[in-house]
Amino acid sequence: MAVHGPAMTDVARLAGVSHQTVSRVLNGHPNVREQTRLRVRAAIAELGYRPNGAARALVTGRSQVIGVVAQNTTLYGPASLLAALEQTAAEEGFAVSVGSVRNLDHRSISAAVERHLSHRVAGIVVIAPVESAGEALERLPKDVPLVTVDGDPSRPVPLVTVDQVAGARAATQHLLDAGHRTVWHVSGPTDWFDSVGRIDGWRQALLAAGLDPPPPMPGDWSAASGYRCGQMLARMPEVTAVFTANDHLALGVLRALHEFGRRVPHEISVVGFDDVPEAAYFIPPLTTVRPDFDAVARASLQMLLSQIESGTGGALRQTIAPALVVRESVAPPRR
Amino acid sequence: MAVHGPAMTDVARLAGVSHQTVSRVLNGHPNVREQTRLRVRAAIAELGYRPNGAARALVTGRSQVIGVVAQNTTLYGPASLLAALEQTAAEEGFAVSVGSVRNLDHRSISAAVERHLSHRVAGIVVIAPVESAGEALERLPKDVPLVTVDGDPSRPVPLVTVDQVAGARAATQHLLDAGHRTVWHVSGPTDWFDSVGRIDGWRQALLAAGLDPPPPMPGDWSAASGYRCGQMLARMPEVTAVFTANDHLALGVLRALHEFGRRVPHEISVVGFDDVPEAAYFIPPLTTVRPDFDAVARASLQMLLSQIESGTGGALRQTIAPALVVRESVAPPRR
DNA sequence: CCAATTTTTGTTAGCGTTAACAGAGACGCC
DNA sequence: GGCGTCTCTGTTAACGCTAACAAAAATTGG
Repeated sequence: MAVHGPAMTDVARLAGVSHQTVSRVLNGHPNVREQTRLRVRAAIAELGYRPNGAARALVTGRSQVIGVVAQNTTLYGPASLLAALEQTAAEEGFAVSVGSVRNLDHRSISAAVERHLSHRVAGIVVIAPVESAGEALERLPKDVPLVTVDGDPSRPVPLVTVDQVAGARAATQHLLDAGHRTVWHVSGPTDWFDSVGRIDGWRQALLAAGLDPPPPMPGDWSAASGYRCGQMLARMPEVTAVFTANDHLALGVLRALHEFGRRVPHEISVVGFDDVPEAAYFIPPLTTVRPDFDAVARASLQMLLSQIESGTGGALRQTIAPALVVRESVAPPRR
Repeated sequence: MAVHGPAMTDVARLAGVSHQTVSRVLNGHPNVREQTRLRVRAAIAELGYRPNGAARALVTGRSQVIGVVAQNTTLYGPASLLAALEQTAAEEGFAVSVGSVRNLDHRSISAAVERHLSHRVAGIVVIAPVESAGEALERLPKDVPLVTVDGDPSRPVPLVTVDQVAGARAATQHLLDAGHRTVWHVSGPTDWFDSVGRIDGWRQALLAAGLDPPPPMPGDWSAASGYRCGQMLARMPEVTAVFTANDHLALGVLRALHEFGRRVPHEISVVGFDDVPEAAYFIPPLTTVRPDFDAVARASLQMLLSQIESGTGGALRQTIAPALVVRESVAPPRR
């Protein structure tokens, strides 16, 4: 096996030029006669020649590959982000290499980054939603283009984030506007920046309305933990409105409320976050907040590409505003 | 920027050996004196040396990268598979490069494969659940290790599949065992092998029980299409049991039945397929079929690796049996 | 203890590409 | 018409690694 395909010299011989001219044609160098260019193109097509990325990477020092480090690509958010990233990268002629990681601790992150580095990726996107990830990033070689997504806002690293605070504020305000006296919150794990931001936004909206935020109930993004929180919420007669940190938590809450015979939205209103494709088919259809993953992917890739091209490692940051999606899980409180 | 890291010769100089000895240590060659090995290791550590994958790929003709071609990595199945694949590959020292594809037609698939090929990946895993993908695969260079997942069983290509037929049969039989006189089916898109297999299994179970299968209702995997089918089902008084081709379809059906006031499982029983993490928190908790994505990933990677190592392109195939997960969405029919 | 082996190390030559420079025509200008 | 200036093309030398061979050192057997 391994009948290696034709190389540049083979194309050159067939076209009657030097391999360097072939290289020029391939890289769109301006100073090539039109006629020559066509001959070379024809030879490339005839031989089915495909440039060798490894050789190119060796000589230029970087490949056309972007490394992505993410924790759990099964979760809806990361999966969507990854898909969008891949799509965008493909359009720019880049491949995406995933390095998923079980835990977001120093060691795991560093290992994943190392793996990417040894393949000489052109740049790295780290989906780093927790504290410990930021620390691992600080020790990274400074000369590799890097963008973090949903990372630590307080670190001087190029960063793209969904505006969690604004999203949570909108969700909470929506419940307040419906007439609720206060809003309870089922949060994500508190070491995630996403969670912190969403808690913040929720609290801000409450405070702005002159309300005293009740204690947030911590979940772990899963429907299971949402269910547990929902069981508690269902037993508290004063609860009329709940904002959950994501849609899966909301699903669990919905199910618990249903079991306790508390009707949504008539007795209790619920708002989620993420707008998973199924949210419109929950019982009842879930009002939620939709982050624009495509926009996040586009922004981060653009940021990365500009670093790769310019060579400068700017510490830009960009925030993507999410949108409230109103469905049927919110109603005015009964009086 | 681009302060290139140390190369093998730098390590060699520091350790007082030739670069080739460093190479031997790195590749675990047996004939190196223990003392030398340690000196080299120390030098590697001191310099923070990292081997250059591109150079290695250039000289050996293949990289430590596996290319994965998949359609929609946002769907639960493909996403889980991809994550599992990545995990397994990492354990074997391979990176995974994703090439997702909007449509599974010849052109898109070929383009994705081409991209992988030009990066000289060591092998390719194609998650090819539809007909047209199989055709694109036939024209591939024969010398590149290849494994298809959930692809066309009738093609002579190494293949790993979930046993869709057995899973669907188990689901249908479970409903029959509960006492239902027949079972309706909301299917996936009929150009997916997964769908075909699940339809087959459902039909087999019915036929084996001496029953005449009603016409399957075609969906597209989404909750939205499940909802539409559910609306029809809800209007048909004779329907007491439904098997849906995946859990999201089931969610849509559940919601439609709920809207029409038809209670699950008291009036109608529902079984899904996939066991998404949320299925246990549907209303009611969904009985479903769980494919073992980890096992699929492990099997396909192992198959690929053995091709890479041996150089022979065997046309093996392996089938992973799924498991029925019983929850609360099934009950005997009312009489 | 010397020749024959085996183990360990070094030397050289690519892999396929791009970068840097050099050469060959074509063209315009004084 | 000669000379500088373009435009186009070719030559050579890396990039960092492994494979193949060659040499040196250590080990064995009689």
